[in-house]
Amino acid sequence: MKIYNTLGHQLEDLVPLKDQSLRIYSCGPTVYDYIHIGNLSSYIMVDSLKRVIALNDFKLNHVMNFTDVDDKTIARSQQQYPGNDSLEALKELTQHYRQIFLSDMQVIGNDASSTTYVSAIANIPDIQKLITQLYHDKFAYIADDGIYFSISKYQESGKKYGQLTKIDAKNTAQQRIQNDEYDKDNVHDFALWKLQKGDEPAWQFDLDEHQLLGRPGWHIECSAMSTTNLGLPFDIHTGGVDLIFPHHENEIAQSTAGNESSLYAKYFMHNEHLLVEGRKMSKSLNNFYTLRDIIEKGYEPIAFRLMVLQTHYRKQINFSWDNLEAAQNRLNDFRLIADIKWQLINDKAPELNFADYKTAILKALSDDLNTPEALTIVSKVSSDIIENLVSPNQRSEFHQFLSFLDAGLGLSLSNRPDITNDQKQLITERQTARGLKNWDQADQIRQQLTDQAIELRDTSFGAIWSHVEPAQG
RNA sequence: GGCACGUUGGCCGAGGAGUUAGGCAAAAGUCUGCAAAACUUUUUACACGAGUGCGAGUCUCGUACGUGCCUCCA
Repeated sequence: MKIYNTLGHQLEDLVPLKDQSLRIYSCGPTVYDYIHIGNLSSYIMVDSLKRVIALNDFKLNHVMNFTDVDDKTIARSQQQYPGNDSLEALKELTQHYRQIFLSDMQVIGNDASSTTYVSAIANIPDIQKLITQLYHDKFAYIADDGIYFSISKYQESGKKYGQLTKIDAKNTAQQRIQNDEYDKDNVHDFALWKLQKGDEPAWQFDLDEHQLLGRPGWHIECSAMSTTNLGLPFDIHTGGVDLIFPHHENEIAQSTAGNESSLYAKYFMHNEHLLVEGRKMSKSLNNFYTLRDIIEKGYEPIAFRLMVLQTHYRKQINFSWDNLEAAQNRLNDFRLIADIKWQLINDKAPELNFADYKTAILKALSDDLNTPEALTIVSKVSSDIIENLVSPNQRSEFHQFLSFLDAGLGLSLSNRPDITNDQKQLITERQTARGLKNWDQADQIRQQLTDQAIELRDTSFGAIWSHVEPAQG
């Protein structure tokens, strides 16, 4: 299995650091609002990664964090719960959006159950421990408004700041230097701990003789939670491309300062952003969507998943309603095929080589998650099946194939139910009516089934049914 | 200004030197009790300019454009 490693900017074989087990850390959502479809695409990538890893017989341990202590969650919690204790308000707000996030994961087809979720609020002692260590090792210093990480000290220790990107003072935006009013040694130095301002939620932090009531910075949260849960170094770190700098760069620095090795995570995987009609999603452009908008327009979350999988994760996806419509249609076609597993009525159907298809799909997925290629193969199989159905001899192979597709792509094709005996009876009655050329009765029965969300099409092998999805808006 | 990734037919998108995916949409036709499906057709597209090659969407260089990052962001 190969993946593209941002560390080194090349495709690499995926080889676990130890045993056959992969430890993965994903930067999760900031839980202050509904997540948007761009966030979702990012988590679909992580989910695909986990699926492919499992299909390649690796074990895995996946940790994802909720960013629950940051400017946005604090601001929103105070706005939403004015007058409450600020920490209670923060917990209330973030808990609320955590639940919504988990439910979004589920409807989008992401397997959230195999993930360990962590959050800053619950891990303040670990975060403080790491800061204390950095401070004692002289990689951190106390300034007017908090504790900062010293990049120059890190560099003096012989380590490179900028393992993922080329960083130097020249490529710092002019604006940043002008706006930099903080008491920092170096413009790139970043906060590990921020002293309390106003009535922000704050935690007591006794660092040697200093009493530093405050809260952690964003970067240190991830550094502390990843390594306490997965150890150091761990295997794979994931996130959107926007996190490469400074977030992941800073995590590397914090986690490796003072260590012999500068290895934090062996592989970094970053997904490209989702664009809307070719432009960045933003509230001011009025092109900012959440899963709720998709559902309201009558599309299924799983169709959005298919749309995301149709594009390679390292390419920008262009979201548009037309594309989503196309994906929804393609999904409906796949489902048509899936429903055929209950009606293998053509015993002359040519043998399909499911083993070869599986091999080809797994190969595509194992090549840096080439989901578009895998879907192409699925479409090929579909067109074979639509033509001649599947021979009853291949019943179990076909069922296994559908399960395999679900394991790899998560499109829920294998768990579609059979129709009821009454419905089967109706189909038989209709066939009898058709035999007698009693078209009125035949059409009436078809209408009856249509009302029960079952669609019929007459083929040379007989009537084939399929479950119809909810009407589109 | 620095760094990075892109630019493929009506739309979306793989492919990464020779054979030329796939999906979606539209139109016409074949088939059909109706409906649907399927099939056929709608003259093979790769930003532009150079270069290397017997041969270039595919490699090199340049140009243009797009998108992102450069203190928050998936």
